[in-house]
Amino acid sequence: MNENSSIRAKSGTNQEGTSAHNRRVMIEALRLNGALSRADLARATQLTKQAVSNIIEDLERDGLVVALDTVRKGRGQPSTPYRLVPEGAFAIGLQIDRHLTRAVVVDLVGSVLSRAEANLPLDEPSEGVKVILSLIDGVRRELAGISSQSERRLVGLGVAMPGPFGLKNSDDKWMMPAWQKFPLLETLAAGTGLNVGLQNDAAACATAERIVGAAHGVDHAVCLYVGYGIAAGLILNGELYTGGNGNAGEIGRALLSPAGPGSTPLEHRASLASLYQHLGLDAADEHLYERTDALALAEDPKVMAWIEGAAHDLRWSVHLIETIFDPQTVILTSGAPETLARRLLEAMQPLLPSIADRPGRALPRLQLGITDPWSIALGAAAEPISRAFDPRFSAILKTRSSGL
Amino acid sequence: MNENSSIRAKSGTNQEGTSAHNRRVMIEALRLNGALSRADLARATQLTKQAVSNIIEDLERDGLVVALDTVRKGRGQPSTPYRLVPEGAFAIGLQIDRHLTRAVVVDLVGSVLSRAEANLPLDEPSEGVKVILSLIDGVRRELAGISSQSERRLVGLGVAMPGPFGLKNSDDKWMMPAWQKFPLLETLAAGTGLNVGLQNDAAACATAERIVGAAHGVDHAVCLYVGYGIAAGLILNGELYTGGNGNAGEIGRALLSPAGPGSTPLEHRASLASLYQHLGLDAADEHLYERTDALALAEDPKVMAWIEGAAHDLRWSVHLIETIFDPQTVILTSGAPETLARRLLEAMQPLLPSIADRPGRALPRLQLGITDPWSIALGAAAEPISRAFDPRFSAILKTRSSGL
DNA sequence: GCTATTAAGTCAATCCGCTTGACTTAATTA
DNA sequence: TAATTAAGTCAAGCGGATTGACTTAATAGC
Repeated sequence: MNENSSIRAKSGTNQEGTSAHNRRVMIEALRLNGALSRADLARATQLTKQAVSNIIEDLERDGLVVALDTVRKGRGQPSTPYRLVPEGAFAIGLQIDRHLTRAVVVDLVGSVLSRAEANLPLDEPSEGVKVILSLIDGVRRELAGISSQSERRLVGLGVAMPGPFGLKNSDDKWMMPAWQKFPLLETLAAGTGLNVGLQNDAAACATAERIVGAAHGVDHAVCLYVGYGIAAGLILNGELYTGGNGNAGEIGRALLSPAGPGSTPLEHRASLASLYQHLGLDAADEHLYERTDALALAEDPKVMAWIEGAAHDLRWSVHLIETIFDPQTVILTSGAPETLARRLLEAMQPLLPSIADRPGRALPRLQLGITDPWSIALGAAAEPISRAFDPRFSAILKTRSSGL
Repeated sequence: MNENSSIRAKSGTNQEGTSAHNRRVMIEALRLNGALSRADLARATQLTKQAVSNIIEDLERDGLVVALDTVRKGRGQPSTPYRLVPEGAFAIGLQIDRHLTRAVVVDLVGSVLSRAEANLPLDEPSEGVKVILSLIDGVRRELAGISSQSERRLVGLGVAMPGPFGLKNSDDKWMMPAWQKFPLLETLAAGTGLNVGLQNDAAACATAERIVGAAHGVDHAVCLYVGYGIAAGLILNGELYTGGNGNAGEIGRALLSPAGPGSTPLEHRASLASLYQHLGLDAADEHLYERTDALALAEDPKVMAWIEGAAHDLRWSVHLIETIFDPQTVILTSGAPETLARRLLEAMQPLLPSIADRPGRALPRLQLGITDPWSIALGAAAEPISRAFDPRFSAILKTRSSGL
């Protein structure tokens, strides 16, 4: 810990890194293509048949892939396709959102195996953590009933919370200031014995879209999440981008005009918080979701007016996102009922002209993502799975052993 | 080329990939830290002393690094620091900008060894290419006079042009429609025998800042380039981000209000084109740079008025960039004279509040970058160097041999 | 001034994981 | 039935990082 620690350099790699990468590449290929033979994998990954055979053998022994029936397709020896074994790995996802917390267990392919939710005290994290830990304990026990190897195959705990993180103290109680200060990750790591990772809720949404939704296999996508606040989850070069301090995509506080500090932030116009305020609903109301759904279904004039206003600004947000990121698609997701989200999407049409408005697009400029309110918990759970099994630069590097 | 070609998968890797990565890591470490001993490198890269020794020996034999005098620092055997050899590699950079083209030669550490410029016919690429090829030939011959091994050590040709690329046909002759259609890269590759890469001018600016400027060693930076148009070069996770279609950061056409198609794009207010129009100057004027410089120095009221307006919108652009990317710093660069750029930077203060406005920042929120008009050509030249020597995910993967 | 200690760097053997090329197996085509 | 084609295995080889003992050369402490 002397002057040497100031040397800045990337980590090197070795055969272990090579092997780890190749295993991940196999898993991703199977995830994206369903089932592939060893020969298919060899062609797709540029590796030799023999290398693939060895790796597949390993993965099969580890219970991550399994052979299907051989298939004959023309001349030559029939091939043996392999597919992922869903119960090869599990992860727990936790959504913490003001008055509410949800926990889910997902498997290697992103199926939800167990779910639970509970109320949360907004201002008392030390109490809340007890609720959370018992929630996690519940789904974990349920998982143990499903798979005898569940504990060994549990790769981690992913947490999703509203961002942005690390701001100067906010006086807005809906920003969960008490939770921002609480050493949540450490407490959960100690309480569960699992690796714990944190994302903001838009990032979790994007992760969910990537594993089972519209961003599956898409390398450049932006996921616009209209929840209590509003934020964007960024998938760039096939990986989640979180910025220099983990707050990339937190566009809720983006000002809507150059006029300066006095002008309106996006979240005052296009967020469920703004909708609730517009409707005079209490954000702590237990039946908020149902009430909103009913109003949207009934085409309540106040709701329709809010949709018009929000769509006006969101249309422009999509324009800016397209202009800045040049993504293959933008995905609109929401914690709101599907009716409302769909109306919002429709009200955003026609989109503003932008560089994305080109002929021969493979994907729509804007599409509706998962509207299931559990999708954030799902995305939270998908993060440890992705961290453990998706090919990524950092997975190749040698790990820094001791404490930084 | 049957159904197999539709399998989507990342490429695997092998020992060659490992070795290539480790070499690049060494080079980057030396670039960022100046001079390091083998033991330093071993600690910094997590590799063993022996592995580092072998790699350094290789690099020394290849003429990329050289040993310095041993230094004694406390107990133990004195260490032998190594540094990069500037003349270990060269690259040519080419800037194509409407009436003008510039070529430079840079070495491994980003020093400019040779430069040349020429006028270009705006609408006749087939004529223009002749000018460009002779320009390249000139600097290349000059380089041959500097280094006897120049040809062997020439890693590529980087081209920078105003973007965005691949738009529907534009009728604006300043968008260089004839050049957009011309098969420039193929022609240059054939005419020079070099590997050719293309960036837009803002990306080139960012690349220049990364190799010798304010973004040196910074992993998350956005480079705002005010040239004839305006665009942003994005450095995310230590690499240039170009988006799904290579047009990320092309914010010139971003609309400044949600009002829709009728509203003003950013480049109509904050670009040198808008300045020239405001001043009634002809963009084709040969002495544009000097005239602008003189007006800025004299604090010409029209220039000051433009600065006020542009700064008003740029201040907001920085706010949006910070909100969306959460970068460590934003760098303002410009093709304009330094006086003007500096005035613009000053007029942008105070910056709008944003998530970047936090205590304990290591870097300023906004800083002035290189204002040398040659910086784009420099960035263009730095790209092949970076591609050849910087650690990156793609450098580890096995290369797809045959033509996709 | 001698010795112990510390750190840089080398040597030689080993290990790990991909590659190579020949071979086996099992299907279709002619 | 023979030729062809493709999947997959076998066994040796190879490249590059690792390991642990060793050498070298300095300082610190007695």
